[in-house]
Amino acid sequence: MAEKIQKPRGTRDFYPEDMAWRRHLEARWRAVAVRNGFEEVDGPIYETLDLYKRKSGEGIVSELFSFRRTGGEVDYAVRAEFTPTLARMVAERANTMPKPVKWFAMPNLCRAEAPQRGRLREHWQWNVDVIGSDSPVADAEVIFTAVDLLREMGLTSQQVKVKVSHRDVVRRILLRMGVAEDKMIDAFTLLDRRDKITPDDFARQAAALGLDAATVERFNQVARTRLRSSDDWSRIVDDFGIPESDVTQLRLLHDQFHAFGIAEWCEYDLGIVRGLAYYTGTVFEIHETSGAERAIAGGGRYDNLIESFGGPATPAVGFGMGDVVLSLVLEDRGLKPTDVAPPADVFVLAATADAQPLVGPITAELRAAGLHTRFSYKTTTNVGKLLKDATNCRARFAVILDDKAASGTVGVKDLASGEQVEVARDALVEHLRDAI
RNA sequence: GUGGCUGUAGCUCAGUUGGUUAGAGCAUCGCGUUGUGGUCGCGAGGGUCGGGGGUUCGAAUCCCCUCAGCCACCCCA
Repeated sequence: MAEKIQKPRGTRDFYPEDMAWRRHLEARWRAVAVRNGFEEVDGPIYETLDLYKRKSGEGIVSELFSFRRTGGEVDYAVRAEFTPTLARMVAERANTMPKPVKWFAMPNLCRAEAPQRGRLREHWQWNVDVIGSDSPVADAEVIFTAVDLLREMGLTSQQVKVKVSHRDVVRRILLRMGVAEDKMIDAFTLLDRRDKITPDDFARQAAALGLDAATVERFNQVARTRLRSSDDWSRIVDDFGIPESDVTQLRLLHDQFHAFGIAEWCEYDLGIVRGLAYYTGTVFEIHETSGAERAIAGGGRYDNLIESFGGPATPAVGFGMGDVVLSLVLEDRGLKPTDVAPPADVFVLAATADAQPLVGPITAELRAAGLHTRFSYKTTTNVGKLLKDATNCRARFAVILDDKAASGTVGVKDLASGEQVEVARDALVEHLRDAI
């Protein structure tokens, strides 16, 4: 007997029920993106390794599945994120497209990290980007699109929150506290890790940024500043003693959230900075409020990235939402449907042995008419068992063939209501089309 | 990549201090009954006990290695 080979670590097989769910989710992603005015794009599942090095430096390489073709001289890597591909595509056509460009994609992405709950080595990610506008309207529109999807899936503003910050606003606050410009990246990293290290370590590392004891405490205050969107955002101005002009960008964002009607889904959290170095302005993460799962989505503004890929200076903002965490959250909340496979329209069955030869021809006729039609391979004429099979494939109607079929009529049973009528076989297709 | 926990049928789990041929419920499939989604009866398939090696007369059980999952770290697309 041949040795069994396991699937690669951290990957998934999609059996029919899993595949049905994936297709269902993808259909929702696509429908929401389209109604928000985005167009679908995709790129290759691998790129040259240089593309990823250019954006993230050598550090990213250890997380990539990279390879070289046998006998080849070029290093490639399976895509671990879509943004570099997007930037490359935009750079190539930047001058020929009306701005802003609004694109979405649903790529599968791979990364070579230790898998655990909510983090696998391959996942599908919904990417939504507005390219070519520096307006806060664009920031708000992509966040609106994310919220639109969450709402579509049945989640509420009580269950999930968009945590929003703005790197430039945080930078200004930290500058006034005395953090040197060349320590800003370190300061962001520390903000990002605020909840993962002890208060002592936090204070020690904050001090290492050149802050005195009193300022370290205020730095900590920044890290933990959270405002409900309904609160007065200008509290930040008072708390940190900074001029109102320093928070202008956050305030403009705040106005747009109200304009888009998503203010109740949003809250401000200055500790959110996102790990990626290329974010320049707005940054946000979407979390469920129970804290049980990882971030559902993350994104922000990356105004310098397109240019770094050889395109013209082009502002952009977008986010990625993975299928893994979203599915877990929906499951946690009892919002993940289990019956999303395509239901049958009709189930054809024979109640008598004499009628069995008619199952094939009638099935073929219905299928040719475009109806999703099923029948049983079982030889039984036990109507009860066959109706159970019909129910299992969620058929809307059962066509029941018995002795009357010889005289030209068949039974059509509505499986939801239980009502059954006799229909002339000649009129069967028309009858079912009208009913469905 | 590092450390900890876990691994028996598709699912949920039994399995005595190491002792015959590893069990149950549910699910699946088949047969029968009542002929319209139900009920009941009978039966079957399905496990090299995650994999490999070792100790032993004998291993699901003890030891080592390995793989996978989960948790934490790292990282966060």
